[in-house]
Amino acid sequence: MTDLVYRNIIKDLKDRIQDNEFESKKLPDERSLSDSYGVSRSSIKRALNVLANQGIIFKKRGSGTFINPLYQKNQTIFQYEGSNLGVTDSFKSDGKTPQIKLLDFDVIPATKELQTELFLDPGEFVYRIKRLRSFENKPFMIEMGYIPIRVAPELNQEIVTGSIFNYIEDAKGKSVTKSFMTITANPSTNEDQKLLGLKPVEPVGVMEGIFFLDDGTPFEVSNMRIHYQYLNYNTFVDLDENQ
Amino acid sequence: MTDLVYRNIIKDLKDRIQDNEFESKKLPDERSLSDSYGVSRSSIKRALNVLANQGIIFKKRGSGTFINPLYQKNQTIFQYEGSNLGVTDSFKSDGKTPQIKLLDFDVIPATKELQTELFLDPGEFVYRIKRLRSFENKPFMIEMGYIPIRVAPELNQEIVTGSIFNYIEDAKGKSVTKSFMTITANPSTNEDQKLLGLKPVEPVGVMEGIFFLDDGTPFEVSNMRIHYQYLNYNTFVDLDENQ
DNA sequence: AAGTGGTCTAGACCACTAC
DNA sequence: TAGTGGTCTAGACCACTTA
Repeated sequence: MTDLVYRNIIKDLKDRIQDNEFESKKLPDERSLSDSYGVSRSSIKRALNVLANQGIIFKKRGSGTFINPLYQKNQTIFQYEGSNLGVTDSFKSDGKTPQIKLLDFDVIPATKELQTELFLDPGEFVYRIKRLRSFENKPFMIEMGYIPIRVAPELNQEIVTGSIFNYIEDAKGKSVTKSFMTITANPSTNEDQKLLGLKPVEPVGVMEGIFFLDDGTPFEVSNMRIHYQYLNYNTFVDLDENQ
Repeated sequence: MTDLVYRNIIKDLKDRIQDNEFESKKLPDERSLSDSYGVSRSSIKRALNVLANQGIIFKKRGSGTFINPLYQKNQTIFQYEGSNLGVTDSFKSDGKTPQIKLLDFDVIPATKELQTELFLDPGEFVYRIKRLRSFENKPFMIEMGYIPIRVAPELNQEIVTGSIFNYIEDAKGKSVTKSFMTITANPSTNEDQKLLGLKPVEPVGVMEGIFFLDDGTPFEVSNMRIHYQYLNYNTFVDLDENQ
């Protein structure tokens, strides 16, 4: 349990919403919450903003703060999978961990494009890691990752056969919390068809992403070719940049 | 120009970053910015948080605030198209507006699924709007939209042949600012191939979304089948819910 | 007019980084 | 030790909604 005020309030309010404590679908007003939790109104606002950004509540000036009816009614709609960065973690929530088969592992000079994306100097080297991910023995993703040797010189075959993100968190105390991703669809190549068990007419989804450490260092560029039946990217967009 | 302090600071800092004013890639510290703008440190923090959420800067406690090198180096990487909700607006930024061909327009009883997604009572009706979107005379998207007659009873053929989102904004003063979207890839159907000019082996990207008005009312459920060469969904994910 | 969320201030104290 | 961002408070005033 963290000792941050606003995080505790987020957690508590989520629980109370789950438990259907607010039958009217309306939360107490901010000043009341401030009193009952014994914290400032600013801290309440901060917690409510996080919940609003997650699509759990919405606020209406002059009226109050309301629970998004869809959040309780159809929880599956709000799984918010866009908030899972790593592949391993996205699936582990089902209780099972995906398998990894290492197809290729070597070191190459960074291309111009990689230099730009990973903020490298000319002449720097990167690990090139090609992996096949399976889930319950069904291959679903071919993943080509590029990691600068500078940010993780100690990588070896054993490490890259597991979750690299988890290794970084455990071994170096840094975590991967940000990513920039592009999603497209493409006809499958011969290799896709062979490795993922696709028919020629069946496509792949392609996700390309740059992953950042929490200190902003670009950590990995990844190209993922995904069996079309397994690509399901969910995302919640809120244009209000008001926080 | 808005008169909100933090929005003006966001805008100004963005301009200054664009103009390469901070050559060191480091912004002044928050207390200095507070002095030079003549506003409180809280307002500075708020502005910086928005910029950080957009991936433009990153903050490092104890060290300072830095410009994300990728933001200046490769602007195209940061187009952040995930922040454009409507199809019309996503393309209008190129100076041209996409064309719309109305394929179908009628009223049907809401299915069970639509009842759930649009928070409707049994027996309610929805508009069913099927449209083909083109850009520079090339069709790129088949769009099937469902809008409850309750939230926009006055829709007619003329309105739905244009941008529905823009109509809602202009006519009703409400805006569509939130959406929940799912992205998948699929083999193309015969109809896809015919309408979008695809070969049988070429796929479509499928985006399904629920769009909300700013007051939280679910406004539209939309199913978009997109020519694979035109689907390019960019998104920035930040797991820190700290704002 | 009363209630509610939004914006903004001034300042205290903490946690981490760099020297 | 000095500097920097993070958290939190108490309170003022504004804007919108509802009655």
